[in-house]
Amino acid sequence: MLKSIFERAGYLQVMTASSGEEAIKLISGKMPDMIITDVMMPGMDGFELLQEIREISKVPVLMLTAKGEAEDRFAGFELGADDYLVKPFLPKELLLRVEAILKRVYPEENRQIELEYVMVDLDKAEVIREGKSISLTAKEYGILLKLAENAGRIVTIGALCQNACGEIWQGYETTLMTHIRHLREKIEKDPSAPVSLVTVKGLGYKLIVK
Amino acid sequence: MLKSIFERAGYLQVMTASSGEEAIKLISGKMPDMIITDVMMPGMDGFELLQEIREISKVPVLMLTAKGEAEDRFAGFELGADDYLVKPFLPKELLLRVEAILKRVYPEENRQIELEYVMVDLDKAEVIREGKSISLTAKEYGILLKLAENAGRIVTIGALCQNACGEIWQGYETTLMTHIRHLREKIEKDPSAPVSLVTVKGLGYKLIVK
DNA sequence: AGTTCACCTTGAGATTACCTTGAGATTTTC
DNA sequence: GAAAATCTCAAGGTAATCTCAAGGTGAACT
Repeated sequence: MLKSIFERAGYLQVMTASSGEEAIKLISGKMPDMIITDVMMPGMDGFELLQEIREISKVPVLMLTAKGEAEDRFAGFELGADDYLVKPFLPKELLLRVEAILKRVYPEENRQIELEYVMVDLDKAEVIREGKSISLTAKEYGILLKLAENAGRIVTIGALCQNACGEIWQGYETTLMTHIRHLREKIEKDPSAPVSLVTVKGLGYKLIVK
Repeated sequence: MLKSIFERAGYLQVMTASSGEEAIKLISGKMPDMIITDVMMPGMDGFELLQEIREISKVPVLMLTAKGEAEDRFAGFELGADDYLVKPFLPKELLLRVEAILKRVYPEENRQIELEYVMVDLDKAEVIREGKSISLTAKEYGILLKLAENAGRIVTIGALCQNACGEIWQGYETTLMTHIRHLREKIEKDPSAPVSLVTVKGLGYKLIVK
């Protein structure tokens, strides 16, 4: 039923699972932008599912509770649910809440960052340099995004690797370095003397924005 | 009533307004971190207030609606409310929702420490001294972090060494000393007469914060 | 005053973390 | 299925950082 509500509302990629275990399997393949789950389910219940999800991701989760499970709301919020909805509900209400959450979690304003020598457009994944646009590759984009989210702050090499290649990142450091190099060639005037993407020896990297 | 709920929950700065007009006046002085408003109010109602707020700020807004105003929720979300809550509600429910919103909107604060002569920014691993920033090296950062975590308390030389070089730290004391020296050169006015990173003879060191 | 002890100060060599480049592997695109 | 783009990884190089030792200082105690 949920699938049909969302597809009619224009959401293009809706996946469904008929149990918590199935859901885990599904999202370990590809993490969706948002998850909606019932609390009462056969086998693994909604809270257990939420807990497992939170161990691997911060993806927003909306929980559906039956009437009279008021206390459950607290349990859900405390485990890190983003919202809950009491059944029965109007389709429109669900859609509005989902929209609100998506807008909150993935703000789509054109995220532009001004660096010393270039502008970075995170939505288009490109660098504007002297009027010309240079596109970023997937890995470069991922790394730059992570740095931009923590603009000014130090981001550890571990965090960047994890962001680029997943949980097991030991041994990836050397590759990360070359991505950093390529990024610098795109955003710095002199890539060997960086002023925007600065290295903090022994700690990590940081992005200096104007 | 809301004010007392929040103050008892540990929120230190709670402002109240008895009408929409008063609220506008209040926030144009100092924008709060979050706003909670009723929908039904004499004079300007909650939606009008929300609209005016959105013209000047993206501050998160939680709306309180009376039962039976189900349709109002939609209006609120569409205008950019961050959440709503149906009256009557439990104080705990309100607190959980507010906490959820605040955590979403203000993910983390900057860990800054004010010392006698300088500010220390732990996220950037740098010292701000007379407007200029001096960066810390990895070891210096590690030591200062440990001291900052125990600000005001004595930290033994053993604890600091362990933090810097691992379990087997015997014989490292002399090296620690030079790191301390370098730190003092960055954070003290006169490194030879320290007032922020003080040595406690025979016991260890301690960081005096303002 | 002299001795001791704990900590300070400085410089120079050793180390390590990071840089740079190129070339092969992999993925994407047409 | 071939070409192009992108990713990965290794080898050699460099400079900032770390380490350590030698000499110094001042307080406490005899």
